[in-house]
Amino acid sequence: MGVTKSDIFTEKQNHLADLAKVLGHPARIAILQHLIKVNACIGGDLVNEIGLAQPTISQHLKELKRVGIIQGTIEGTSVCYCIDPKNWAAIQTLFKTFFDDFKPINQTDLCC
Amino acid sequence: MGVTKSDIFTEKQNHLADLAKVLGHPARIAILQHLIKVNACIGGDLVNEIGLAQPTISQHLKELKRVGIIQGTIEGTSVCYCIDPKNWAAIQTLFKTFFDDFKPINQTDLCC
DNA sequence: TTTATTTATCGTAATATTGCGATATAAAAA
DNA sequence: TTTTTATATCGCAATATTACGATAAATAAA
Repeated sequence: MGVTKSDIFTEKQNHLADLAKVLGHPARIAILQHLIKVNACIGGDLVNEIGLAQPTISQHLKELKRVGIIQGTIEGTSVCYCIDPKNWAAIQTLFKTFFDDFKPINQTDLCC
Repeated sequence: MGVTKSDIFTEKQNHLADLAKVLGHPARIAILQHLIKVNACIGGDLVNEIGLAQPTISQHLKELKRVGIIQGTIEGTSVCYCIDPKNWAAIQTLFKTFFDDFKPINQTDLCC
């Protein structure tokens, strides 16, 4: 059906999956990495940097804003985008906690 | 078009996005968390645990195996699944490196 | 006021994902 | 050998995602 059965999972599972899904596109990774590199820039700079059409970049920026990993402030006719430091740290912690949960045991083969 | 233009991004960007995309579904998060909890189990256990049909779970397991985050070993008529410790650590490092790349500067508002 | 600049939204086409019933496959058990 | 058990694959329907041209909206510049 193409529709995820989110009701059978916990809030935390759905949230982490949602965040991962937003990171699951190279254009959005590239946008975040460029924002990290230059601290902040306007949307048009990202269009030039990434090499996708303006509506496409706008759509990706919307997704990144939706989960709060970036913020945009209106500067006259353009919008200045940057990482949201607080939310970045929170998301980083969520992923860290997820990965740290696995502690490999001293065994050649875990599987059965 | 629904087709990602992966040729305009770097190998690393595509790889990280691919990994994030695989983590971007709550069923796959739930599968990984259950494997962490019980160390190893057969596919049927995951079908009972997660609450999706067997073919659906099989498909999710295939994706997780594709990126190497889990491994499956045949045990008679069933397959025993577990986290792949080495690849888990490698993927964990990739995400850590990505998140650590952002160092917030001492400023109330980063944006322009 | 008119024009340029910048971003967001709409509409649409192409492709991908999700989920599952039916069925194939393969090994164990009877 | 037949049956049972467990998993994978096929095929399909429903929905989601990606990309972009056209256009709207809103402010700045001329």
